[in-house]
Amino acid sequence: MLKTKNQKRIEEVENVACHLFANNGYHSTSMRTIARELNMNQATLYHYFSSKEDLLFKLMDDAIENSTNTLKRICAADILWEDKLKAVLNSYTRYFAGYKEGEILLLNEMNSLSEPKREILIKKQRHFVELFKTILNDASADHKLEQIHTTVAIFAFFGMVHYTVKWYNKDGEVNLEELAAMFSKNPGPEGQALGCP
Amino acid sequence: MLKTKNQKRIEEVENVACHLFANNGYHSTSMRTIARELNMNQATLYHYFSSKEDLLFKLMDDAIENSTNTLKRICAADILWEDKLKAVLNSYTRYFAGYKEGEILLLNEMNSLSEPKREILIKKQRHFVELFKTILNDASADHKLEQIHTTVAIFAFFGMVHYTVKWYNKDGEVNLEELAAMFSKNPGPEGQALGCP
DNA sequence: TATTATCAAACAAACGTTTGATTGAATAAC
DNA sequence: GTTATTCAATCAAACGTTTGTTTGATAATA
Repeated sequence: MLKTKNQKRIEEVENVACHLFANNGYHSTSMRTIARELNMNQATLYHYFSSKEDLLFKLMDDAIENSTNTLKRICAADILWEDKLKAVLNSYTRYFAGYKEGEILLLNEMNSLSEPKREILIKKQRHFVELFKTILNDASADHKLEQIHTTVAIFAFFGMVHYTVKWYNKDGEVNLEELAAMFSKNPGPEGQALGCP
Repeated sequence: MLKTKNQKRIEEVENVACHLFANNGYHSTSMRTIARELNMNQATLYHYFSSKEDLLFKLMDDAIENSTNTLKRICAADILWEDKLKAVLNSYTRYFAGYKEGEILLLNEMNSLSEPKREILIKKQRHFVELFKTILNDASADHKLEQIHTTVAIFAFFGMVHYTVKWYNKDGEVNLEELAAMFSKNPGPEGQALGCP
């Protein structure tokens, strides 16, 4: 699969734009800034992307497609739901805390998109959540998770994981494996109340 | 404590600006939009706030001061750490999920501030986290929480709570009391693995 | 009268985007 | 093998808007 020069250039633009959008925000990042970072004229950007919003959309769409495919693969695997749960919590935590900037865009910039595009991504996100729920439903059918509100459970998990981008440093004292374990491990004896990490 | 007409007007501006900033984003909300919403000329806004950024800063600063004061009161109370923990988790969850738009700004718009101001708020947020940690330290001294990484625990909780603004509907099937209970209750028997809600 | 509150109008700067021209490297014609 | 054609890639310059902000004047209030 050899990349054309065109595709390479597109990816260069995407990488730089994704980095800037994720770290400085979409509205605070101008096309001039992106072009300057690439040593390229701003007009040239419009040879590859028809608008700034199109560029953002492509980045966000790639990110959600990527996450969804990973989740699909786990759901389709022929393993126990316990292992599916463990796999998805683990992979998602690692994926996210490991700094996928596209996911940061999905988290921060949904409101920066105008209407036809935003609705498309929201639908894809809802689909992602539904996939996630199928695992918990398997668990429920196993009569082991009845007393838990699955919607709250899912979003509590997403919240914990998404927030890592605001504080977690993968080179700090807790590595990615440990973090994923903390987010997904079974709670122990009483007294470990707090946010259930 | 009678409010001058001046103070009243300032609060009107703050309420409208906070609502617009929180829901549409700081950069996407122009001074013209704020003025129009108030049936007021845009220039008049500068009679009350010296700049748009000053307006944002005041909103965010009020929010963090407010949260910190609540937390201080709980920390200073003469009760067991278990009850402190329960109180703070409960109040914070209720506070946040109940739609405090200033907190949304603290979550979303920190990068919209330029340097002297941002550092001030970041320091205050760090102070807030330190206060939170004192409770967990009391718990640790009680030899009941040793095996938990307190930093991870705190941010896991913040993550769960902050994320509620993206999905939680207080008029839905889970009310605020229940949600706060779910976020702060002791985990039960094995099998309730998942994100520990 | 002095101070506060409001306004219409304009300002310079920054924005996303378009235009029109110029290059480079292929492909086709001779 | 040279020349002509084509098309993708790039650029400087400018476009029309929108932005945050200022000015200078007017109305209201005290």
